[in-house]
Amino acid sequence: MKTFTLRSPAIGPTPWGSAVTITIKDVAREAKVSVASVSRALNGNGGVTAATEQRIREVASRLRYVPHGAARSLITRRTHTIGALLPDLHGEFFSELIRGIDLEARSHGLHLLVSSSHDGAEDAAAALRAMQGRVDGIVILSSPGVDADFLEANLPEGLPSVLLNSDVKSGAAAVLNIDNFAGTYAMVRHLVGLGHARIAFVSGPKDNYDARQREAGFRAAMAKLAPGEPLRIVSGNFSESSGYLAARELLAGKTRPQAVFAANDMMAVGCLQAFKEAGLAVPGDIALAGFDDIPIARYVTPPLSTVRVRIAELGKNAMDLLADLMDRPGSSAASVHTLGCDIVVRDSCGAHRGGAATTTTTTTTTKSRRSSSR
Amino acid sequence: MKTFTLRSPAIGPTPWGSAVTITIKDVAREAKVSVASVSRALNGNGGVTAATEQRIREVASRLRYVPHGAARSLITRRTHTIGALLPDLHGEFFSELIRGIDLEARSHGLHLLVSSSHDGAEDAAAALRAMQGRVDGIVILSSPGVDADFLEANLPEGLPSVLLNSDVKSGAAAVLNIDNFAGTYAMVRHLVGLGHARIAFVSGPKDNYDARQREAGFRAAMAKLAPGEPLRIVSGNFSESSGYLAARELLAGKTRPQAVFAANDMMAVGCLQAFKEAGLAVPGDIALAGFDDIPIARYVTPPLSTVRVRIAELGKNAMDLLADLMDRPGSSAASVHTLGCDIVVRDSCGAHRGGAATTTTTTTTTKSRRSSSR
DNA sequence: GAGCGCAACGTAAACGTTTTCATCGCGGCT
DNA sequence: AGCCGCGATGAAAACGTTTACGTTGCGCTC
Repeated sequence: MKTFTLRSPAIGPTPWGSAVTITIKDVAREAKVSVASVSRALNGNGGVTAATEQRIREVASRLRYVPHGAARSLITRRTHTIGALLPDLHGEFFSELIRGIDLEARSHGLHLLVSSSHDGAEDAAAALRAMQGRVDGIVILSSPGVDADFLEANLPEGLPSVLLNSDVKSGAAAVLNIDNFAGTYAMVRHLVGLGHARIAFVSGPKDNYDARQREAGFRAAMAKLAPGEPLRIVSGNFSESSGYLAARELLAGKTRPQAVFAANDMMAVGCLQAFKEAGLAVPGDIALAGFDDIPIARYVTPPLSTVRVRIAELGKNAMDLLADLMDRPGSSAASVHTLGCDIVVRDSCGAHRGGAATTTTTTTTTKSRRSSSR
Repeated sequence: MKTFTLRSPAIGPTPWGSAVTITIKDVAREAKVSVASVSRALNGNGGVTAATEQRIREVASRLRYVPHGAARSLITRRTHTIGALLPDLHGEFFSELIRGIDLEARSHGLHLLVSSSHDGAEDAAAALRAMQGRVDGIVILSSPGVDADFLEANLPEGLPSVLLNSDVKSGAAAVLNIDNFAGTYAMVRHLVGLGHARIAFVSGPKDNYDARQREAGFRAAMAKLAPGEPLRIVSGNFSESSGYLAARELLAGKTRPQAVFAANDMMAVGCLQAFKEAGLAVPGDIALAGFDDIPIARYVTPPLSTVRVRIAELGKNAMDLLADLMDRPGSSAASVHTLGCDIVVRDSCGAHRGGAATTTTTTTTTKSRRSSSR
């Protein structure tokens, strides 16, 4: 048995069935105006007396009228929804990013359609197709499969889009990146400043944009700040175990590095484990640093020095960028933005200064090459 | 000036402008059939020859036709979208839940509209209103503000809904809970089995359903498994610092507990810190256990024994439940389901058995009280 | 061979909005 | 006094689908 609730949008008590959906017509009839006036009043488009607007609003809220989104979208060509396309990633990054996007989207009056956990380009393409027409704009976190060609082929033409962590320079989308380069550079500077010039680097997967940028930053920093030192780079894949293996490989070398800089925190944690097993004290015998500032970083012993990326802020900025694009239809989206990161000094790098210190090393920069058409 | 685009989906190679939207009419014209046939063919509703269907499909994909979702929703009354309403929570729980829901939703051919980071009932109500008509069903993770009254007032009538972690027994929604009770019970059993009968409990916030259930489980377990012991319960609020404070309070008491069981992992981490400062060895001097199995749990020293809840699976089950409800329109949704959890034995509880052992203690149970109408 | 049933297909209504255009009334100007 | 302009309002078209219903043609049965 359905539970009945009387709802009576007509004059007098009109007890009709339960799941009535009240339309703009009901409001119009009740307020003794035309549907056009109701639309105008509720959308605040003017062209209606303050008195009637008041009356209409009153009736609308009394009837609990809520406009039918689909009908509105049909004519308006706007869904008031943005999409987020994310690869298959777990944990903090995912949640913080969504959080940042969602919060900002809501403040723009937009909804968030999430499609996550995509595996390959095939999967992502399908998701993109499925979003076709359901969103006014889209934020794409790039992953191995999705590159310039992919976007060329799958991005619906004219759909405002923001690319996160990508090196594609497509004119079709704005790009927002973490300043991996500067972050790595700053950390190397810090380590060198501490007296550790013989720094080894554990790199991430080659098909990952962040990983490539971080390695580039490391190379540049070493060339500049520790010119004499031979480069010692061993490759990992961002996983804890690959970090562990990398550390073992480093320890097996003839000269032990003074510091190890892992391209992400999980690998640093793996290194830590390997050092512990080898009986090395961190940072006494060997210093260690990571990248990302995942929550775990502060709980390992010793707490891990790392480079923090403010993920929620990344999401927020992406959303702002997207909103910007959506307001400016027809204009080319091409622009590249960068979000700086902070280095977080804890114990693992050997700079004991009481508590942890945070230094903002890079700031948000924008290299806009916006070319307006029309 | 609006950008003009010529619309000419005529025969032959048609190099048209960029942002044309092709409708079902274009496909119909090109395939020399009526729009009705196109609709039938593409939706596989039959009533159309295999040959023409083939032709229509061919044309449709050649023109890259993708049906206008809003238009379809308008007439169909279906959005093929479900909503997820989540409070303001960070981290792993959030991402894993979304992940579980999204994955399963996609396999049902559904999209996922996320609205997260709600602060109070007011906020959540607004979000719920905003979702009105944009979703075919909704998953709600309950939080302090949202209780039976809230749902009564704000849940759109007849909208299939699944409530997560809630004790409301509204007939309007199915409920899916983590088996906190059994999880806590099992952990107490484990601790007692290890010889720690004098167990103290650090409880969570009183307005949190999980926290209440966990405390209830603890009380029940102690009553049954360590009948003589006086109950020692100090209250926390799920935060690390509250755990730290609770541990200090416990250590200040006259008799030191043999084990401390915190209602969540973050508080356990706080306890660990307090113990460390007090010079107590874990688990030598005092055993420790948590709840949730957050990633950090395995990285603190000693690694934390805890109760694992399979969050992604929770999301998946919620989605399945919802899909079920959506298939059965008009039927009462009332049913209560429970997802079991595993206890994860690491070092902090003093059961050194080499690696970590995982024991599934409770299984998924369903207490359905479904009453079908019509 | 006429009637009948059925499958294939087309026509048009309907969904709930927004928006253009027309209508109306009214005050101010010439 | 007539006209013009303008603000408030209503009528109706349009958006792109799905679907109920009508029409056609064809094969079958009597």
